[in-house]
Order: sequence, then structure tokens, then C-alpha cells
Amino acid sequence: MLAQEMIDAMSKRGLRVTDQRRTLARLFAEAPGYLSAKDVYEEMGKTYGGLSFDTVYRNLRVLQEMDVLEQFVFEDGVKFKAHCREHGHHHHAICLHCEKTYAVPFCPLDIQVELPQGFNVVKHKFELFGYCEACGPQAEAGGAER
Amino acid sequence: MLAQEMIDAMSKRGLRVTDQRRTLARLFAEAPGYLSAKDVYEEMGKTYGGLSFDTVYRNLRVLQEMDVLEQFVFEDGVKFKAHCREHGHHHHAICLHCEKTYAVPFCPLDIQVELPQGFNVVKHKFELFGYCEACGPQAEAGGAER
DNA sequence: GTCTCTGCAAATCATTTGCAGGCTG
DNA sequence: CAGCCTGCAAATGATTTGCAGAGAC
Repeated sequence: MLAQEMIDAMSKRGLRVTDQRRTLARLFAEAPGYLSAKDVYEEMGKTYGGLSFDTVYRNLRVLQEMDVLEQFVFEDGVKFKAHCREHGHHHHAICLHCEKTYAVPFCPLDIQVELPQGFNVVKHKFELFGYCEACGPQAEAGGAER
Repeated sequence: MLAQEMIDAMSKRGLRVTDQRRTLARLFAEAPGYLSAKDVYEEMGKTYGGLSFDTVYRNLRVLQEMDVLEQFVFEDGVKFKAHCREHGHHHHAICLHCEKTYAVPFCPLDIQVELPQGFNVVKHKFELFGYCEACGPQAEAGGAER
């Protein structure tokens, strides 16, 4: 999602477009992968002095609530990325090195999965973790999810 | 897993078998689903006075490190349950009402999933959330994973 | 008796909230 | 100008750690 689209989305819902939010939008528009609150704080701090942590949290939450950002609970904490533009139901392959996500159009539930007797599925998760083509070569050893 | 098995596992690795750990083992052996650190603290407090939170955390961590307990990161926090005895690779269907887990023998990766170009899968998650047969009827409305 | 385990209290760490002044529309 | 947004500081909640005494083997 482009920074401008995010800003428009905020503006459309009556939110103020501040310097911070502009910077935040740009940051996520350019980020290759997920960012934690701390990542955002540190990144924004570079181009934007006198920033406070709570404002970062507040904005992340606001943007997530209006579906501009996607939140993902990793084992080592919560991270965010711009909402993916992919349409239709899909899942993700997440690179453990660059944390970039790739769409996986396949959904396990589209085929007949043998469920427990009488189990009524409401929601599901299907995620692949590994190394993408670009990171594969140099990511031999290191880079765990945590 | 039976309480006695858990206790034996601890004993075998040179850990002391204390009242607390016995109680903890019994608790997990009987628990139908996942328990958070707080759940454990509250449950154990009932049958075991003068208990401290940090000891609960310590024991949960120790038991998890020796694969007696399984840790699961829910969106509303970390929870534990006795390691499932199911053999072979499998996934889980988790009831949002009772939090009991059911084995799902199917694995999406066993069939040809179309992966992103050059993506090398290291790890994957596949989980179903919903209501089990027992909870289905009365769980109409409420009980989200949060 | 030795070494691990426990409770207590204090330290972290991530996240949230109250408040008064600053900036956007 | 009114109301939302921000920084500051303090509150909160979850988890960890240091320490000295209690209990397991």
C-alpha cells in the first residue's frame, strides 16, 4: 500500500494528518517486512526528533483498527506491516530473514480435511516460515524466528 | 499425559519432586485445555496455600523446556497444556470455548502447495479454531479467542 | 549435608492511560 | 477556535531475577 493511500484513508475517516502519521505511513510503505513497535520508534526517531513511544503505540493501534496495518503475533512479540493488497482469501509465507511476506493462494480448508467429529471451524491459520529466494543463499545458518 | 509420567520425567532429569510440582503435574494432567500462568496460579492456590507467582513461572518454563508442557502463543497471551501424546506429524483444532485441542492428522504440506518462487520452507503452522462437538450447542454467540 | 526449590521483593519490559499544551482542519 | 494529537510521566500487567531460608535426596 502506498503512503499516500494510507494517509488518504486516515483523512477520510476524520483523523488528523500529522507529521508523525505521514512519516509512519512512509515508513510502512517502504518497509520490506514486519516492524515491531520498537522498530518503528527507532526508525522514526532517525528522521523525526522528539518522538515518544506511546504515540507510536497509539498510532499503530489506530492504523490497525482501521485496517491500514496488519498485526501479527510472532513468538517474540507483536509486529506490524502495511495491509496486503492481495485480494481474495489467501495465506502467507514469511521469510525468517527479511520478514517479507509472500501470498500463498492455497487454503487447506478448500480440500476435504478430516476434522474432529462435530468440530465447527470458525477461523484458521496457515503460515509458512522459511527463507525466500533473495535471502535463501546467505541465510544458511542464522536467523530464527525468535 | 498422566501426572505420574510428568513427575517421573522430572525425577529422571535430576529435578526435585516437590509438592508444588506434584500439584502442577496433577493440574495439567486433569486440565481439559490450555492454562495461562494466571490460571495455574489461581488453580494451584486453591489446593495449595502460600504460593508465589514466580515459582509458577519458573516451573512452567522448566517443564516446557523439558517437553513436558507445550506452550502456545494465543493472541491474548501465552498458555500451556500437557504435551500431546499423539505420534507423528499432525496439527490441531482448538476449541474456542473449552480450549481443548484435537489432533488433525492432515498436513497441508503433504500435498503440492504452490509456493512463492524459490521459497524454502523451514517451519509451518496450521491451526483450526472453532467449537468442538461438546461445546458447539451452547457456544452459539460468545467466546472469541480475542 | 548439599544442592535445588521456594517465597519475597524488586527489577524489567511491553503497553496503556491521564493530563495539559500544541497543531490540524 | 474546537477537538484531535503529542510528549511526559506515571500506571499497569506479564515475566524475570537476586537473595536467603526450606525442603528433597
